Amino acid sequence: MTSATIALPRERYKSEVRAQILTGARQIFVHEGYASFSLRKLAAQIGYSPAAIYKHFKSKSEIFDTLAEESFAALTRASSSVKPIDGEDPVDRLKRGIWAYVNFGLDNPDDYRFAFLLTPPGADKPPKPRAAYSGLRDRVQKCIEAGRFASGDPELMAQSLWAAAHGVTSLLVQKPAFPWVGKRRLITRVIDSAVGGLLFENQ
Amino acid sequence: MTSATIALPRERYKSEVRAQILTGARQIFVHEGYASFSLRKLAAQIGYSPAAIYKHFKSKSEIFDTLAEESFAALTRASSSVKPIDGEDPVDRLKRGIWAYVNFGLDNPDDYRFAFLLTPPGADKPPKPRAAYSGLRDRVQKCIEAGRFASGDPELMAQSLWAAAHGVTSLLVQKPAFPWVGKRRLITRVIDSAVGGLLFENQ
DNA sequence: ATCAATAGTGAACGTTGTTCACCATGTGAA
DNA sequence: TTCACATGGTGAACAACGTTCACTATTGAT
Repeated sequence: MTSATIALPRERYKSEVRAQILTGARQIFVHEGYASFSLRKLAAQIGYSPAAIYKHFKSKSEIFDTLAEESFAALTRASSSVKPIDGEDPVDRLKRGIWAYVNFGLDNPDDYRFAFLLTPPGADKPPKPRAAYSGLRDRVQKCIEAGRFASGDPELMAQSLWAAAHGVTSLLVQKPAFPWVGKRRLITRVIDSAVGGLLFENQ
Repeated sequence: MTSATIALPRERYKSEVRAQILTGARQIFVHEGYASFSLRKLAAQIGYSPAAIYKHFKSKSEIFDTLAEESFAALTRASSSVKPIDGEDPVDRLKRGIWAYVNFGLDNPDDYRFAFLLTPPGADKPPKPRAAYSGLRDRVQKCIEAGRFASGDPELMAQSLWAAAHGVTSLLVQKPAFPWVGKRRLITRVIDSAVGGLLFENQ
């Protein structure tokens, strides 16, 4: 143990190194890109030998999966943390949540890629339960209760909204060079359609 | 040249080896997964030395990009090749095209991943011009002309439809283990909303 | 018959993820 | 205090990777 810090309880020390590894990894991903990430670079950056990392993670892809989970969590947090305005139309509130989701993706493309676009082995990752987008479903429920949405399966509605939001976001993140018609216009159009299709008036 | 074939014109021979490489690569990707693909495995499979491949492609990622383009082309072909039924409502025709797109993605998940989900370096790939989804835009145009869609920018409409279609498809392809509410129902919901939002009646 | 082009080769390079035997320290029991 | 143990650290090694190199052998035009 080469650490100069004194008397740091073992357990706490370990979790700090773990955190170092994760933040170091994220840094490399962000400014060097996914392709040029390597365990050895990571080890160098945080000042340990490559082998040391294996005392904290059992493989490169475990680091990777951890980052993906964190990113996924950050994403859903971003969208579910939009504060309700008093007396706000539940549909508007729902839309603002979706906007927050999309904006988070555009502002943090690396996180978005982590969360969705990179599933290194063909493995079916543990399907994070519906808790993942429970906020979305709750807000959909509110719209139904307020009579703004036609009655029906809120689960289905929430998933369809998620699909639409994910669609724009991932296209914009993944193909930034494409001649998009204008980000804001496009996002607005997609969200309006996806939400509009659930409105009571449109049966 | 170890080939036993006789008198195959040079040029033609070369393009055949090139094809061998590509189909070999696809095979490995499909039944061994992206992660475990390697040039050496590919070389072994097609019976050449690893170095030989470099006479046909200048790098691994060039092979990769070629496959991605092929997949992208196959995808757009699948969606634009739905035959029009005589006297069919242009909106129905549009929907069938989108369905074909989504179905192609679900039936050929590897192609879909190639086309969208894997951009190995951070490079902005050459943005295939709007020709990519020109079929989609044309059909949108038809809906406008028929007075079924509100007048507006067909480019915007086409892109919003693409975003929605891509959203469902990529989620279903990428997270098959997630407790989806039912593929057909979900796809129907997404397409109906995305198209419905463009209808004249819904302004 | 000759000769330039070029599809093929094997060997080597540097780098990767991962494992191994080993070392050094902090912790808990004696 | 002493001792054993668990454990976070190390460097060296492994096999496999993408890529390059000097080279060979065949093709096809002159």
